[in-house]
Amino acid sequence: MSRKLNYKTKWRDEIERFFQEVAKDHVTAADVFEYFRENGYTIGMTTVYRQLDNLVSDGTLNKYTIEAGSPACYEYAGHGADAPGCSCFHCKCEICGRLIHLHCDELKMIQSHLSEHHNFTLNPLRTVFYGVCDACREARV
Amino acid sequence: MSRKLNYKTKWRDEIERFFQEVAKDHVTAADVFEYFRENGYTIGMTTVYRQLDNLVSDGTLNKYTIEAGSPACYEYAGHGADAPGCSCFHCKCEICGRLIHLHCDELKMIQSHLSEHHNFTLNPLRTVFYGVCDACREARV
DNA sequence: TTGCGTGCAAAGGTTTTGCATGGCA
DNA sequence: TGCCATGCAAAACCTTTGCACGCAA
Repeated sequence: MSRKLNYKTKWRDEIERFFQEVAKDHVTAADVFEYFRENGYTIGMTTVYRQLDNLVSDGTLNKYTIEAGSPACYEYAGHGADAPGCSCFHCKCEICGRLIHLHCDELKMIQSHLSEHHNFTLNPLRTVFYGVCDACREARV
Repeated sequence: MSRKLNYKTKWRDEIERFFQEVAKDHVTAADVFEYFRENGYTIGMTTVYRQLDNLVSDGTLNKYTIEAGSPACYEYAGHGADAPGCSCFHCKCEICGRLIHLHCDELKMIQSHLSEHHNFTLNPLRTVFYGVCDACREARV
């Protein structure tokens, strides 16, 4: 397990602070880039991607693949105990595109079931449920 | 609901046949393209994408987003009763990349739970579970 | 001093769009 | 006839890589 050492630099701190204090739930690399550019900082897209990768490796951020061809989304996970998104499942509406957060302990039974019966360790931080949300289901009747 | 009429053309039939008779579980647009090119046909990437879209709209194929930046995967779903993939869940190992098919009725409780408690109609054909498969879990100890 | 971090430019891979031509209904 | 399908080329889009320079340890 030779994990690369990540230096503690300006951008690492700034991006982590952005996720802690400023960012809404789901943020793309482009969002991060624009935020700093609009506030007068000169940051490169390359740096954004590389630091996001670092923060994901750390466990500081979670990365979600919402849709192929669409940008990846990142979310603050915190360090250990203060992690707000640790038990959070995500539902994506295929019709309106809305992304719903589910903080539901019952869904953890999915993890248990997959683990016990299928030897599969589910990663809820990367798994997105696709379907139709309540509003769109009613509208479609 | 003004769905576009899809003509019944050579490529529509050929691609559907390919999925029925030739294709393995998961196929990318590039796979389809290469198959026909290697067999001496002149097909365009554009046509592949457009017909795949049509077939997905029909419900003939299912489309999976395995990973952002990677090509989307398609799978034959069949028409109505003879649909082989209808109750099929997918697990993707984050380490080795293996894609696992689960034909498990117990997992349908997830759908019930989401539907009853969260007003969310899960689409198992588009949802991919991320995690770690048995082989990789053991190897990582 | 060493080696990662940074920014720019360029490349890579997937998917979409414009346009003229051809085929289905 | 009218509209969709097709193929090529080009563009759009997200992400990664090469390179030279700067900065942390």
